[in-house]
Amino acid sequence: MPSDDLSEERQKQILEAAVSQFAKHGLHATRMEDIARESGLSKGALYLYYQSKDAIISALLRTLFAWELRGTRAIARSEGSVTGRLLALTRMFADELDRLSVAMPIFLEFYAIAFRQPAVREHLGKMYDEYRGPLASLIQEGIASGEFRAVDPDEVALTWIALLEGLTLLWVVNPRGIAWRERAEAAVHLLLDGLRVR
Amino acid sequence: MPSDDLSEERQKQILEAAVSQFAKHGLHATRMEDIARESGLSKGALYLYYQSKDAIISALLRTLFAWELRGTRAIARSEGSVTGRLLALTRMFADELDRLSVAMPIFLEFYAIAFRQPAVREHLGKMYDEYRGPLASLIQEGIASGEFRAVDPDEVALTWIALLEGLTLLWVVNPRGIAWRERAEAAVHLLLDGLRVR
Amino acid sequence: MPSDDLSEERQKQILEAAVSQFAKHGLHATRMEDIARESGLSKGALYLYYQSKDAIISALLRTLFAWELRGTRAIARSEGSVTGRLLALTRMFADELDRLSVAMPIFLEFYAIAFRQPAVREHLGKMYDEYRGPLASLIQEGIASGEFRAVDPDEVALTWIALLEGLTLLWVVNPRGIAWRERAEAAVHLLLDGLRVR
Amino acid sequence: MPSDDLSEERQKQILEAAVSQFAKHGLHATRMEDIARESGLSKGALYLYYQSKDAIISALLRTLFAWELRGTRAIARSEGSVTGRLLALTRMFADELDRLSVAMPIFLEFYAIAFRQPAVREHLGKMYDEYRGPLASLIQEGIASGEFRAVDPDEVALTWIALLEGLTLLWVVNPRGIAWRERAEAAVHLLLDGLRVR
DNA sequence: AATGAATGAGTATTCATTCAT
DNA sequence: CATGAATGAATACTCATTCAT
Repeated sequence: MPSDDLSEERQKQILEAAVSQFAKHGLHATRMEDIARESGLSKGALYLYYQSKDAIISALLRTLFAWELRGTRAIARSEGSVTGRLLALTRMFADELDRLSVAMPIFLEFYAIAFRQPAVREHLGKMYDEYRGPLASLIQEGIASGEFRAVDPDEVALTWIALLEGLTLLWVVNPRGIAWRERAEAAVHLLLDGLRVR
Repeated sequence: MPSDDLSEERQKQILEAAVSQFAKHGLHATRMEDIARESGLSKGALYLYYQSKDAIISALLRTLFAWELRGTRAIARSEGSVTGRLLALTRMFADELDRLSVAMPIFLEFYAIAFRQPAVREHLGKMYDEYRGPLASLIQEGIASGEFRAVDPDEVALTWIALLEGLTLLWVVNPRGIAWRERAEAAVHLLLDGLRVR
Repeated sequence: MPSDDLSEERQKQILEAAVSQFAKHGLHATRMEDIARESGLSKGALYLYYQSKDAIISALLRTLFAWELRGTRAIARSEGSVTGRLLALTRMFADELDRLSVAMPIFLEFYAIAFRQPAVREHLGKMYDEYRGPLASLIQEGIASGEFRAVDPDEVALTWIALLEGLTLLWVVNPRGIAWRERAEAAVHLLLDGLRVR
Repeated sequence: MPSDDLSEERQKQILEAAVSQFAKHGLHATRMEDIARESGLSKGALYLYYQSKDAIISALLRTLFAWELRGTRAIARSEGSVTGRLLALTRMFADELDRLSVAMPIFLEFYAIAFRQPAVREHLGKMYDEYRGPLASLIQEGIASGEFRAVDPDEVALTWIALLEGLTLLWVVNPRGIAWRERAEAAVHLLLDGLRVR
């Protein structure tokens, strides 16, 4: 087994090639050969760093969802009005989408896998909980400060996440027709309007 | 070539078997053999009614989304307050989900395919438009009747759809943790609160 | 899975092709493709009748050793002097060798496998016991009739088997140098000389 | 190219590792990696001392059978009754077996190879001749001294070798069931009984 | 001399599709 | 119309061998 430094570099190299190829052809239709070519390595080298194609998919599953999480907490904990911070989160989500847009079909296949494999489902479930927790706290903060009316913070957090995820789903079907950034901001404004104290 | 009546029956028979198997094992992992066994037909018979596995998938794509659409217009056009009708729609959506829940991973795989295949994407895009149109009209009606404040009806329709689709996505990841029906109603109420005239 | 009649025929067809190829190239160097070509079937057909290459090897293991056993009991139970029957058995063994000579290297590989795999070892061990039992009875009969002196029948049976097996091993190394039939008969005579009452 | 002294040491080191691994996993299933690990060398180093895996197998073939031969002549030429010397040889054979028992499956694979490769067969054939020669002389001596009756010395030598080789084969299949040393001695006694003058 | 990362030819196995019956 | 035995293209994975360091 190769040294740690090289290993890490190669794994990253392979994962990047895998994202690109999986996104283009799908999890199944992508051949190890495709990943090898894209990564600039040989087919054999892939197996020096990952035990199997499934291992690559698993690693990708973890990496991809970890990427998405970055920043959520930072913004949730930052200064300013809760409304402002929710909008900042929305914009951050938009930035992530720009960066991960190519990987979107991979996410969808992962969700399909999650539905069938309890282990994967568990994993994704936890990721969402990690979103939802800080988000609910943020809403709670808004209620405490008098910015929002007395709602169930957890309920709202779920709604917020569902809204953005759903919008992303619609964007996948019609990327040109839906200007995600603007639509998301508008939708979140609509939601915030319902939260505001009258 | 089989007669039309029998043909139609057999095609339905095959499609139902396909849904069940695709849902359980995924589009790719499902073998023609599986569909044959489930449908009670022989492997060869499958090819009498569909040219290929892809043809079955295509037919399913059309059928599945057509199923989902039933009822949307009926409710949109019915009597009562717009708010009431939106809630009725939400409940109808919940009923659909109950019926189609097993097929959920298939939808996800279809979305992934849509991202890659313009023809499929087009098809799905149109389906959503058919939701969105009547929905936007409904919102418009609500504004006209003074029930809602002056918002962009199309924007709200999109938000509503995104909300429910997103919630469905979260449900896929955590079917037991998320009571779709209750959560959806709560989320829609939140949205309606933001629409109401103050 | 194909019907029983056809299945049996195909399995035999495959096994015969496998013997021929395994003998020629060895267990490992023989490719499924080789067996397919030799049997006149396609590569895929092989898998209709056997789960894997290993399954073919296992089936062969059982078949090959079963072939070798046929007749042993019949002769052991027949009429005549014990000495005569032991010589008849030796000749039968020689006939078997003629028939199975091509498969000899396969036997050797099987023995090597047996040494490492308890299950295979067990199987072969039982086969030998099935030889040894009737043989020991035969010797016992010879002692009872006064033909042989009082020896341990089981010991002698083992010696007899070892003698013929060992001769076969030497024949494998030098098939032209060793006229198995004559050598075996001479060797058995030597052994019988030691058993005779003085 | 390594210096001669080191080279010889390394080659021995590699060969010992190879015996151990080949015996455990078989000629084919043993990977160069296994031999490298077992020998404490690197995979690359193996190729400094042997051209290929086949070269290691060839070297082993020569070494292993050479080991087995040691002592045969010495005992054959020593003092004492011929019967006593034959029994001593049997015991020496037993000692060898103890030492080489782990390598037994390798021998079997070598025999299988011998059947297919004339060069290997030739080599093994000569080894056996080197046993058989001194052994036949020994028998001849016994006849001359009046210990044995007038038999074909060569025939008896072959029988003796076959007996011990055959017993070894049976031991491979059932190492615990067959106490080689005792069984061999008994079998040889049986044979000697047939040789003795009446 | 020695290393071990990299290579890529080689192979068992699967499964959509065909077609003789 | 229906069957299911047969086909063979396609692909993940292994491992002997090489070679830059």
